[in-house]
Amino acid sequence: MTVSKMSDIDQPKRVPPMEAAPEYAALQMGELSELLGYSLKRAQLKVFEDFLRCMAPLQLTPAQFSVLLLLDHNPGRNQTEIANTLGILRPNFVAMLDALESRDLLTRMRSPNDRRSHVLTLTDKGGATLTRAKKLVATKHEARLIELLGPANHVALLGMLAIIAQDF
Amino acid sequence: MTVSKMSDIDQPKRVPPMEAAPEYAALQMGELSELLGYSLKRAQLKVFEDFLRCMAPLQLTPAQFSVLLLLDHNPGRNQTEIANTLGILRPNFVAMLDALESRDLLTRMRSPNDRRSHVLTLTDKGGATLTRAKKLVATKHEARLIELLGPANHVALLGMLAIIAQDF
DNA sequence: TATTGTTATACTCTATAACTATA
DNA sequence: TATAGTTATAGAGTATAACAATA
Repeated sequence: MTVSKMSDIDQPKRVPPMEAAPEYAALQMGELSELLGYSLKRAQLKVFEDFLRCMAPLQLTPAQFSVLLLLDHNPGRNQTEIANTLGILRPNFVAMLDALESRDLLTRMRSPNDRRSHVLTLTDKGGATLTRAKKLVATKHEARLIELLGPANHVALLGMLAIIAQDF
Repeated sequence: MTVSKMSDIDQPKRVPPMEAAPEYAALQMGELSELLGYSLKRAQLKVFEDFLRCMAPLQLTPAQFSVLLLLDHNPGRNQTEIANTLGILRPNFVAMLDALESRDLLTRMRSPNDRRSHVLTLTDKGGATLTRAKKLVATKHEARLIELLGPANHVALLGMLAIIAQDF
């Protein structure tokens, strides 16, 4: 960031490129603008990007956050149940839990009822981290989204996305 | 699919699990239902899945379709311009173009003006494929989405996603 | 025999550095 | 020197098969 004193003479400043201006004319998007999948993908990338920025102090990805949240609301569940609910395949869930467990955010315990399965539980640190994470998401991340769209549109958007996710 | 004759006696049929029913009670989603990024991701996966199904006869992915569409609307552009517009990194664009070119859907030609750059052009086969693809998308894919949401909601959804993709 | 967690593996996407040929 | 296309490579994310322990 360049800082200049108020007394400096005016610079012959050209139009400042706001965000990495290309040297060529913008392309025609054609039917792409009306293609829901395209906008959906682009919007999702932006939202995840912002989520990661807001969550940087806690170093949690969207997927990791969703696991902690689900554990908090569903104590006593095993790996298969949590993974299935989040659309994560069991083999891929193993390394993810290894990472969270090594950070002391959750524990795996053999179930006394069925010694094949692991009961997943948030640790105290995991609970505290989740609390801080939810606060960051609400105040930094979602607040900005609601401001951008307006509260009514935000709710409508959530509703439509839920319909697509469930019924399409 | 099991076929039984009309004259067969009634089977003691249990409740048929509609879509891969889990053996355990559904989990509490907690704040996840209100998290835009989560619904966005889930909806995007569903929409891409359906896109691939509808496009199966033409064997085009969403990304490949977007390239063909952009070439059709922006003749004479080079790889960097197309890739940048679609958010594809130039190194990753190479293999993608190799695949489309080997299927004779587009051509790379050295530009006479600047012999470093390749002008990308749809072949006749590429144009015909794009036409068929657009028809499939409109009649099979988007038609179902519009039916699910209603035309007004569909337009509103597109608008909100565009706002997020651009301004968030 | 079936299921839970796990390992191994592979394939796609994405991201960065560096080369070449041109400018 | 800078840019366009390319190569090589590494890291996520995602997918399937198969094994050990347990039911």
